[in-house]
Amino acid sequence: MTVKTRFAPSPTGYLHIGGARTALYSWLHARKFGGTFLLRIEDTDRERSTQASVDAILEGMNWLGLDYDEGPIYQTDRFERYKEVIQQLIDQGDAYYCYCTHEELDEMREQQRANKEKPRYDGRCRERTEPREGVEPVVRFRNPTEGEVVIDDLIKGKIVIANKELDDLIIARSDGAPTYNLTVVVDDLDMGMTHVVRGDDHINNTPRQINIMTALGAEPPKYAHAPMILGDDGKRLSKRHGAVSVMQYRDDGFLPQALINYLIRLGWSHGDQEIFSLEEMIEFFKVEDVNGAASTFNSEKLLWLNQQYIKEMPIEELMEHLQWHLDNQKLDISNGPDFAAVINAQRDRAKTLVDLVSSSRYFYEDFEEYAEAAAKKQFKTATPDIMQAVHDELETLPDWQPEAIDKAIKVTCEKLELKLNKVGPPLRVAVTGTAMSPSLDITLYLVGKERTLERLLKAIAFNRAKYA
RNA sequence: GUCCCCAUCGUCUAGUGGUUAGGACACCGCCCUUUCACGGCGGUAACCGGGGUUCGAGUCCCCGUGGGGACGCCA
Repeated sequence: MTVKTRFAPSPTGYLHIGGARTALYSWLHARKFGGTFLLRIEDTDRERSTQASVDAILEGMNWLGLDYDEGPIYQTDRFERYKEVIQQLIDQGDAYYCYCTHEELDEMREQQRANKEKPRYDGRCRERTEPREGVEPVVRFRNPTEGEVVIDDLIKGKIVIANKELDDLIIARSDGAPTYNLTVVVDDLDMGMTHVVRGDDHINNTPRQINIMTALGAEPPKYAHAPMILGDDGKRLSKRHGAVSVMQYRDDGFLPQALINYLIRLGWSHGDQEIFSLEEMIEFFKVEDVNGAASTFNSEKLLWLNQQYIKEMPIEELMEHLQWHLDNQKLDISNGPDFAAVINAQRDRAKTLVDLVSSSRYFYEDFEEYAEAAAKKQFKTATPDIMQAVHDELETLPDWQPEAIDKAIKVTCEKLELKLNKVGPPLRVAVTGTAMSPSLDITLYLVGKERTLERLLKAIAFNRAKYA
């Protein structure tokens, strides 16, 4: 049987890190076996579902490169089918109308809590034959009261839940709209899912869903419940922990490959390997190897991975990702050195794409001020004379090439009888405005002769004024 | 509260009865170095507790403890 998996988010927000990871696992499982990956939008809660959320989720999937073969399928387009199944369950006696009011249910739960019991529907409408006037009924599934449900979870192993722990869940609201546990069952069956990979917050729903499938005479798919991702306070990852939207990571300068790589290694491993190409992920990933324990999100490691990818990625590909940040930071690279050359010089020292762009600004634009700490540390009384000497030496260069620039700087040092560390650092601040840059010869070469000389004169004037 | 899941360095993990308990991030040294990085070398650091089973337990079982999840006319 061909493998078929799905990702089934409810469009009530953006695609978050946890969802992205289960989507990745599900996608990987399908890709590994040459199967089908389907995207289903679980929008039966019309109150909370929005088109904006659907768009955000699609954007996130697209950015991560998680492509789907079928869908997006919207559950709201399938209400007729759900109604058919609900009717079938009623007809065969596996579901019934319940006329309990919210007040009655609240009271019942309160009572149960007071008795230190698990709040659950007590089945009081199970044998009711007459409607209750003025109450639009819901439909409940008649869950078995005895026996147990066994899940052979691919990640968690064998899970056994007694039917007496379960109650008769609502499968249709009083307005006739189907609920989650019914729609999931119908869709997973109709769409031929072979494997359901989802968050382990759904473990408790699984026995209910299996019971409905059994009532429908169907064979349940295989389940793989992936653990949650926790924030650094040990609590489930949420907005409190900073960036949780996948797109926020794009905005913050992360490469999708780095995020994917981080996500796959969070809760899964292949020996000591840390960095995986997509091909390797598909080859090595086994859903059975996913760790059953929840793991804590660690942004330091993500940053490290991002740096590795920035460093190693083919330059053309890196440039494509950089374009968005160029636009976002409004850096115009038309008036200056070849951007690829700048990036090649800079990429070893950047942890994010945002850094990479912002730290490359001085190659294209003149700066108004020197970085305060750098100027304070490097600009001394002798600076104007030193800068003047460097300027004069550089000015004579017929050939503005790194080797020649390097030589000119060293010649200046000899003339002034100064060590390189007395000349280099202030020179860097004068030309870049900051204390960090690639090596000076490359930096000056890329900044260009005209700009370099101008900036040196500017630094001389600045320091003369300062020490006058 | 009830049910379910989980438990190796601070974090992500390797480990499938016999290991000096390995790797990665972070951290700390040293080296490289005109800056910041990259890189290289080295270091600190872990089997939640208690009972079993066994010649032998991080590994198997039980009980605690701790953490997470679920308990909706949400998904």
